[in-house]
Amino acid sequence: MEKLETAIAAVIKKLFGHEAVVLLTRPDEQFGDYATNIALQLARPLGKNPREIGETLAAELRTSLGEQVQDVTIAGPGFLNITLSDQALGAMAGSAPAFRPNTYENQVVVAEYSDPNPFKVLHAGHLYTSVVGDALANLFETAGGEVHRVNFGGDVGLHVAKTMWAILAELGGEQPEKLQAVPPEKRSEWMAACYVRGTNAYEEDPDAKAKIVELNKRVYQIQAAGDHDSPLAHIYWTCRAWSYEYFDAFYARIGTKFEKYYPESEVAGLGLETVQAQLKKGVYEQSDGAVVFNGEKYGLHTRVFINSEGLPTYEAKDVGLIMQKWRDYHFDHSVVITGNDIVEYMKVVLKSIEQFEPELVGRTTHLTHGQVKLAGGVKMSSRKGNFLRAVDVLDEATRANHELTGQNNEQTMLAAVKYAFLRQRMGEDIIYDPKESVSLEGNSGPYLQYAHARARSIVRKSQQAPAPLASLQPGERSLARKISEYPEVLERATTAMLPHHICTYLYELAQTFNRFYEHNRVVDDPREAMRLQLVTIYADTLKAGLQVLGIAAPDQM
RNA sequence: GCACCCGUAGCUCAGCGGAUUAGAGUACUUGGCUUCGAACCAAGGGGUCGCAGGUUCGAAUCCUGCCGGGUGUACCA
Repeated sequence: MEKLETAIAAVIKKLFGHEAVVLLTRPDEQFGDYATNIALQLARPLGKNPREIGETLAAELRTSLGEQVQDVTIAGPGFLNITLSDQALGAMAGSAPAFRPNTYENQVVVAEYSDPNPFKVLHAGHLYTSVVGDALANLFETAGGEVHRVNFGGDVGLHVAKTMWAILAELGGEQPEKLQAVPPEKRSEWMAACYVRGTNAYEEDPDAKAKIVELNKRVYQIQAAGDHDSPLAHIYWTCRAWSYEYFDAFYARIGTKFEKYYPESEVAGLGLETVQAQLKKGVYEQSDGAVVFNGEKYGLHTRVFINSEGLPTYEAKDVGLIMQKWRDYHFDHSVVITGNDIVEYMKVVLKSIEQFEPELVGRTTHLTHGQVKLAGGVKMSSRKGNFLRAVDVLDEATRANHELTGQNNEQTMLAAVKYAFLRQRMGEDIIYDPKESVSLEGNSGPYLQYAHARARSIVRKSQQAPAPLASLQPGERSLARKISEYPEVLERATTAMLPHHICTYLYELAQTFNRFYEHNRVVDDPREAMRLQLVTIYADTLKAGLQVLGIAAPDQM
């Protein structure tokens, strides 16, 4: 495609002596394989009728592009529609499945996503952000990047103290040995229940609130002193470990894996140090007893990094996290994937770091997605009881899958859930309707898996050796044409960091195949060998695309 | 108040490097399995692209204003 674009630009230069940037698009199939409105754009600078320019250009292109082009036509006000020769199209389609962009070749990329807090439950939002983050990390990896997946979470703080308070109440005091009474498979549930109990107590019971505040300080001390021996420390470390086990199990189930967790406790110190050091250099300033960054100077808002008690706020911890990642990886790109509720917050944090580590910030991208909301715009709230856990979404999809097929296919269930989240453009809120959001038919993950399994089934049945694509019939040509678009789509999704482009494309690809399937026999057809090749590269392309999305493409389902 | 994001079929969403007749899915109404997997395919109805201006030969797409919704906005995370 780029070759064609430069070839056309060269022809324009030769014919009209004008430097032009030619952009080819993929028009409706009826118009051709590529289209450009360059003649329309040239009309003004050249002072000519666009159709006239188009005619001249088309005539020249027909001869100069030679064998690879079958036809160049003019339509409407002056669109140039280009149809490739079957050979050229076939060659493009053949190389499509193995295509990899080189955007991140030889580059170190750190992808941080998911970011759940220990001592709490994973909710639907974590599922969404994990799925999207994983797909983005795959995208960087596919484009040649050396990708490091990392995860950040608060293993200290008020939420921990709330849970710890309830844990102590459950255990009847600081008695770590009683933790053994909690069966391993119930641990995460038990802790989640403790968090709810602690949160309620914090709000309703002043006495409990005081104890939780006290407990919060003690947990900080355990961390600061490296205490692993006291009964309370024993309970804390054990339950903290349970949380990470629970996270790991969940990530394993949805098929993503982190090479490193950055617990808040491990970066808070560096954050505090950094902010204090930069306070002396005037990046941060004192204000009402707190240390703040005056974002107003940069059109942002002011935020507190160290509160008046001298404790680091989330801002300082984020400084620590960002600095620690920088030390650990010295990355070419750092991508942080979070919800869009913290965009302004992150701008302030990054702007402050930019004052002393401009290179780091220049290599950092904060990507945001929307929130997962319940149908009808209902906000999720644990207290109102309309809270959706990550497993609830998975369970619901499992149920729907079972209802439709009578089977419990984990791969299909995950395909449904992941695709439902990925197919939407990142950035806007996701409306989750427990009843029908995760669809298994139509534009859905299972549709793609089915369209893949069907193709593999054909390939299994054929005895012939595949033959190269040539002199294509309409149905064959449509499929080859669609396959040939894959590299462009992957490239676009990578540079824009928008995985949904792949979803849109794969659905169209599968749809094109299903139409082909409806009207064209493969096995025992005179054109079997060539069609076999077509079906194979189609299935390979679909599989490659699904792989980038983190969706399995089983040969049978 | 200010800042950022968003308003496209009943519902959920693509399209927004401006352009050839606004597209899917779902739901609804129909038709198609003695032939490679019907989680499929085909047909139909359904849209003043929030509103009003502007730029342009041409705007869902770019600019401005307004209306509506969301989020953020100093010691929470």
